[in-house]
Amino acid sequence: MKKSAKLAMPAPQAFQPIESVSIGTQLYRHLRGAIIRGDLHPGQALSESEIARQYSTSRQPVREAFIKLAEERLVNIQPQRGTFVVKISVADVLDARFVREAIEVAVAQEAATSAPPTAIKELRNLIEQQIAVSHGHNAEFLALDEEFHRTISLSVGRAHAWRVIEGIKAQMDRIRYLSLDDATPLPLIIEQHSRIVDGIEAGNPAAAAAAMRSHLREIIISLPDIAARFPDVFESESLTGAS
Amino acid sequence: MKKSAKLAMPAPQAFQPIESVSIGTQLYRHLRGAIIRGDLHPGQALSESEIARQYSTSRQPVREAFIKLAEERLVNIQPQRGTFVVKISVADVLDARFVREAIEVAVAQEAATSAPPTAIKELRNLIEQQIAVSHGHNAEFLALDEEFHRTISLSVGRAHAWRVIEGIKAQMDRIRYLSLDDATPLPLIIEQHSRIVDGIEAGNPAAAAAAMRSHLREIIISLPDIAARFPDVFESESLTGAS
DNA sequence: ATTTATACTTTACCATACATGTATGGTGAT
DNA sequence: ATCACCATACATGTATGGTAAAGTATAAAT
Repeated sequence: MKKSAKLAMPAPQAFQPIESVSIGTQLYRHLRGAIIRGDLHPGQALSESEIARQYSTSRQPVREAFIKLAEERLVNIQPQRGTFVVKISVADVLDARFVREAIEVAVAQEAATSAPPTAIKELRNLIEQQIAVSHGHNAEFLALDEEFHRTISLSVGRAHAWRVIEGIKAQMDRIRYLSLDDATPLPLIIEQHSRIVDGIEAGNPAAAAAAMRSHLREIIISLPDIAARFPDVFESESLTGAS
Repeated sequence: MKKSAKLAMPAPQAFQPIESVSIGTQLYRHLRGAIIRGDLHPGQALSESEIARQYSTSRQPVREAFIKLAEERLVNIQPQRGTFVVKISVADVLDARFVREAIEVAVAQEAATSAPPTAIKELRNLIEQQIAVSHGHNAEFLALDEEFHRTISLSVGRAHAWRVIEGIKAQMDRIRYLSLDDATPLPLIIEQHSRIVDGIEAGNPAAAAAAMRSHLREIIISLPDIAARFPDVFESESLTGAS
């Protein structure tokens, strides 16, 4: 009886199993956001017991969250010593940016030849929303910015590409949160977004690629200033090499 | 005074803290290799308790290994159900290959302009070794192949790029282990490697990029055949879309 | 014969206890 | 004043018991 009723449901594959997220995963997401936003300062020590007390849980879920964060290079687990929020390394960020550029430029090229019209409409829509919040609401803008880039990747079915970018973006976003106000002016970023969509819509891979490339190189400009202004947030960068 | 005496010590920066690897990490590495080599079959269920018994340890380290494997998309943890070795998805592999091509082509371009001569010598050396084992020893060849690609990335300081590639390679290597014998002939691969180094050594970014690109597209050719020959190893690939 | 209901098994998840390595302040001998 | 030594506190790593949920098999009922 109930089964036959269920079979009448509209889109079975759209069903999400409610996904009762485990405590460890919830903690992971929460801490990840806190680190990216800078609520947890680079270099700060994170204690399993301490976090467990704060969230009224046991050490085990905290431990699992730490492991995931360590995989993402957001914390550094030192056995029998402690777990610390990793400081930002200028060299690392530039290296990550290089990878991101390689991937997203390739995606933009592909989008110019095979992105569906609905995706272009969605991208234009996102740009409109970005304009709407471009006066002051920088946090909201960052979310729309992320959705913009994600939409491009998913529009050509590059889910894996987006997954990689997402991890890289985390490191780069930490810097953007450091200088929310005096970074690259939002109207300029929005203009760059428009040029990217222009290239995609025109079916011009070279133009789309060039627009994406110059867009992603913005951060290189502001990075040295930021590193100089927040010295305690960055790695000493002299004798590290590997870590 | 005494400080000057301490300054006479041999090489303080060469000190490595011995890195006593935890059981969980050891298990992760072991299981990872087993999955890539195909010793653990796609779809197979992995039980925390079972693995713990096999390796004479407790369930906790096993659990941590599972979490790391899940981050790498090598196993799929289903809460309250079980953990399974993920089947290979043709679409996923093609998506991952796309990302790898984007990164490694960019790296090859960069290497053509700024790789040190020592790196080129090292690459030539690796090719010689590959020739030496190209008759039969396919497992050894795979190791040398990995070292070849890693050397290129690290020669231009792209450690982050290599880290991303390493994760992608895992998925692609699973396929190579499926058809160790009748895959692309090793001499052909070695020839492609040579062309890549030729481009780098000549300082010709376009040539290096083109050589790398065609090299990384080899797998597309053999993939359909392999997928047809090992149907139980691959995802059904019809209604998945996301997972 | 088909369906419903119930008991049972297995699983990942969480909490707790214990083991082991590390940092640190104090103490006494030199 | 300096050093070795030790006690203490705290960090992560490991072991183990308990729990809720999902799957399965058996039995009852229609």
